[in-house]
Amino acid sequence: MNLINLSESAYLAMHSLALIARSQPKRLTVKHLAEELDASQAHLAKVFQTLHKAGYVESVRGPAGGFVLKKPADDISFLDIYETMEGPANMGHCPFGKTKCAFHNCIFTKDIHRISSDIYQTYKKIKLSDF
Amino acid sequence: MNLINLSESAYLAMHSLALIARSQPKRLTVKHLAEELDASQAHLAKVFQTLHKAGYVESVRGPAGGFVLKKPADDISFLDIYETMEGPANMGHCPFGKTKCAFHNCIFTKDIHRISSDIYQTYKKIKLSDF
DNA sequence: CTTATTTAGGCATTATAGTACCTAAATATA
DNA sequence: TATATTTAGGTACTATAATGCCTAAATAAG
Repeated sequence: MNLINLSESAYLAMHSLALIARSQPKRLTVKHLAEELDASQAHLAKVFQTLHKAGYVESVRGPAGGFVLKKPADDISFLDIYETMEGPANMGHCPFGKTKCAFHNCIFTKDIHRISSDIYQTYKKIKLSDF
Repeated sequence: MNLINLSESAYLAMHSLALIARSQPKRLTVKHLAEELDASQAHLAKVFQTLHKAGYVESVRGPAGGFVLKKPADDISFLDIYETMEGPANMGHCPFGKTKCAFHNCIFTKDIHRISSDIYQTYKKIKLSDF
């Protein structure tokens, strides 16, 4: 079991966009990306539907089509991609979503919050252009 | 979406054991714990089956029964409980379980590994007796 | 105009975690 | 001994995320 919460979708999204960013011209098809990342084409297609809706890529249909980056690579952080794929990052409060705790000063709170903040800042710092 | 991977089961396990540890005598029923933690009795019972198999508690059936801690509270870390409930913590390697990466020096590796180690050490440091 | 390529999107399937239920076994108490 | 309490463990149900499949729409190229 992973200590951190990271889905295949987030992995595919980040790596695909990085591959597009460093390609010339900056446009790649889902088929090509699926082969390069050794991933399911169907799943990757779904990921790109989400990325498209979120405005990170422009789509070009037909032969010689594919997906194009819509923003500069250093304007896109992994945090952006993560939240696009997995939903908003849940910081603060009880990591278990409890409103009331049987423990006055639940020992989890402080540590978990520190770790969450660390992850948040790290994801924010990682830019597409770093790849 | 939580940045960290933590299930309700791990929450219930850790908090229940802490409640038993600070009770006098050190024995509580599932029914009592479920009320105190405002949790599902059925779910908590399942959690205790796992804890029992793993050797953390002794069971006492019948009236005035319940579960008793089998080890000293400062010998039980949250890491122990976490791994009992969720399976072994997956450190090192690619956080996505990939064996080959399209990127020579995947930028994730270093950061993710640092964070995972941090979480691991933190869970290890948190003892039942700290509550 | 026809064909091949490629994205769009809905729907179906699968996997997994979480939750609930039911019966058996044990045991203290009356 | 009878009864109520409580754990044991199997099974089944539910929710959700992950994944896969199929058809439609768009478009470049011949």
